[in-house]
Formats: sequence, C-alpha cells, structure tokens
Amino acid sequence: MSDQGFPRQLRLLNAGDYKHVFDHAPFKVHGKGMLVLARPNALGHPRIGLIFSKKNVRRAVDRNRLKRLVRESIRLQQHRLPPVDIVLLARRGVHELDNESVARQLNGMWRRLEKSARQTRHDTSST
RNA sequence: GGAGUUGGCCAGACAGUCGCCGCCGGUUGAUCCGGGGGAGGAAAGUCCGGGCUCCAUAGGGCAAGGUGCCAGGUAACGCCUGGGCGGCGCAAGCCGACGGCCAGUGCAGCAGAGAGUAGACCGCCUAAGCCGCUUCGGCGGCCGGUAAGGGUGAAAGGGUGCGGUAAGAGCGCACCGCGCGCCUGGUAACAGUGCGUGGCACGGUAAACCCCACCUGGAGCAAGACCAAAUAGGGAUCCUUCGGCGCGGCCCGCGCUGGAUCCGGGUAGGUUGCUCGAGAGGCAUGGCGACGUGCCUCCUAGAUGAAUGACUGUCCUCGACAGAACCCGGCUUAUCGGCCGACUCCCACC
Repeated sequence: MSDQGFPRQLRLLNAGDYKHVFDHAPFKVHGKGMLVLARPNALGHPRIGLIFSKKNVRRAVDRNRLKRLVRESIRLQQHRLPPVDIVLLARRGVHELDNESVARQLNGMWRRLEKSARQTRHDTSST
C-alpha cells in the first residue's frame, strides 16, 4: 500500500460492514452537516463508508462532490487515524458548504475522533 | 447598420503534483512498471416507442387503455419530414387532440317572450272576416298577421340589395355564402371564377358517454444465467382426472403440483448479464425533405457503497443547468454565454 493511496481495503464494502458499525458505535463525532460513527477493528488501519442520502443532499452533483471531498480527506489523513471502521452520514444543508470549509470540517472531526480513541485505549489499559 | 425568424455547433483553456476505475503490454504470483482511455446536451423527468430477458412459441374472446386531416420516413412511436385545412404575423415564419353529433343517449348556469320539430315583451300592420260608431272620408274594438327594427344573451335559425306587401317574410329575383350530385386536378387529405341542382340550414358540445379506424399480453437488469458457505427437506424425467398455485382484469387455453422411476438442490456472498451498437466519421449516390443505399476508416466510460477528482500556477470574455447505472430512438423540462449558416422587414449608400 502506497503512502497516500485509497485502495479498497480502506472502504466498507457490504451491508454487513455497515450493520456492524450501526449495532455498536462507541465513538460519535458531530460536525457541521455531518456525523461520524466509529467502532474499533482488528485490521490495523481505518476503513470508511459514506452515506449521503437523496433526502439530505438532493442533487447527484452535490452528492458526488461531497463524497470525493471526504475520500480525498481520508486519503491524506489515513495515517493519523486509529484502526476503526467509520460511517460518515450527511445531514441536511451540507451541500451549501464550499469545498474549503468541508475539508476544514473533516480535519477537525478526524482530530476529535483520534483524540477520543486514544483516550479510550488509555482507559482500558489502565483498568 | 437596426429589428426579427430559423437550422446547427461549443460548454473555460494549458501545465504540474497527489489520487480513483477499466483496458493493453511486460513483470509476476498477485505486486510493481510503461502506454492509452474515463459523464451530458440534456447523463434529468420517466411521458411515449423499441431492442434484450423471463413468464408458453404470446394464441382466441370480452374488458381496459392509447392514438386520431393525408402521404411518406423508421425497428417502432404519441416522433420526424412533406402536403392539406384553420388561425396569428407586413414578412421570413409560427401555432393547432384537426375523424364522426342526418347510429343512439345526454348536457347547456344567468339573462331573455323565445335556446333547437323556435319565439310576439316592446314595436310594426289592420288587407280579408265580425261588431259598434259615422259628418259616409273613415275611426275604435275583436279575431288576427308579422321576425324589418328595439331589447336579452357567448349564441336568436344565412348576408346585401331590389321587387313585393296591410305590414312583413327566400315569398320572388340578382350577387355572395351554404348543402347535395357530377366533372376536372391531385396517390390522398383537399381544391376549383367548372357544370348542374336545392330556397336553404344540416345549431353547439365527442380532453360528454359513445361510434368508426388503427395499435397495445405481463413484468422488468434488484430482468435473467452461472458458481456456491449455511439451513430446510426436497429436486429431475415420464403419465395425467378433480382441487390448489403460477399469470399480470376475467374466461378459454397452457405450465406446475398428484402417481411411477432416477439423484442432487440454492439463502448470504461472488461471477456474469455489461457494452461493437437500429454505432460514429468521411466520400459517393437516390430523394423537395425526414431518410435510404454502397464503399472506406475508427472503437469512443462500464462503476457495483458505486471511478471520471482535489490542490497549485498562468491566461481570458471569470465559466450556466447539471453526474452514466442494461442499451438505443424521441418528447418534455433546466440552462451563463459564445460561434457559424440561411432567410424576412426597415433605414442609409451605390
């Protein structure tokens, strides 16, 4: 795996993977227009799945644009993230953000996710 | 030059860096390297028409739905082209569900006297018949006549003129219009300063039921096919009454289930269907045209939690609507601007 690539291993591939995260998600990070759910995995790297529903983002052009921005962000930040399965959900109004602020939002959310994951790991090892 | 009509095309460009998805070649044993490709004119709405797949090879009847001037094009169409008719515009041109209410049934508020085998409210008339009066000229009334005028209405049952009459009236005549028959032109719709005939509505409404002609079987790529953990007991072939199910509104019809013989079935997941096609471009040729035919050349997205992007720089006229999901042909809707061709009207100049 190259340093900055985004191969299939970094994605959630089927309904079972998604269900796994929805059933029990210890980490929740809220951002402007987006919500991240995450659950630790044993793979040694993060994986991500995207849910941009037609209901929340009406135009296909906007859905594609937002997904591409998220993937781009993950691709560049993958080494900072803990080994967790992530599901990113869109909320109403995301399509009004421009590319720059979406990227800024995502960076902030990854930072908070990383922080709470490190906290949890620390807690379990101390008890 | 200005105003307008119409047909077609384009959809920021270039460079660099980091990524994503197919394909080809090498390397391999599943990694790298190189090359090349990667959203639209509407990809959209899913409104029509086809291909493809399964249900029977999609068959018969009824029901239901659609289309609706004519001819042609097409795989097909509710599309396109040409023509006819009607309407709008000075014009180029644009728009039109544009078959049939003398097969039947129905509908028409208000106003108005009367609304479809018409109708006397006002008005006009009083010739003929009867009555009364009379200065013997007539006057009044009754019985009536009348669709020219007023008024109502979206619409009042051909129009104009002359004759005619008591007043009027297609009552008669001329012209116009209309119906019917023939003739001529046209493949046809239809047209005609054509010939004849009829005094003349046959009113409106069929996106009212309906009639006529033509068309339509149902479901859809999550169709369907294949490989196959788990789980449950069944599956294939032959024969066939009844009942049940498939099959979509119904019936006919057809298949499965039932009995006998023989052993494999198929949910999660994966593979496939999946892009070479009513394909694109060029030349020639037939046709007014839509389009057809022949030859040559080219291969031009195939994802499947779903690729086609992000960032930086430069330039300009500072960039709209918007993202393929089986594939085509249309229609409709959204859209910043730019380019090219043809034509019309007006002004100026020659």
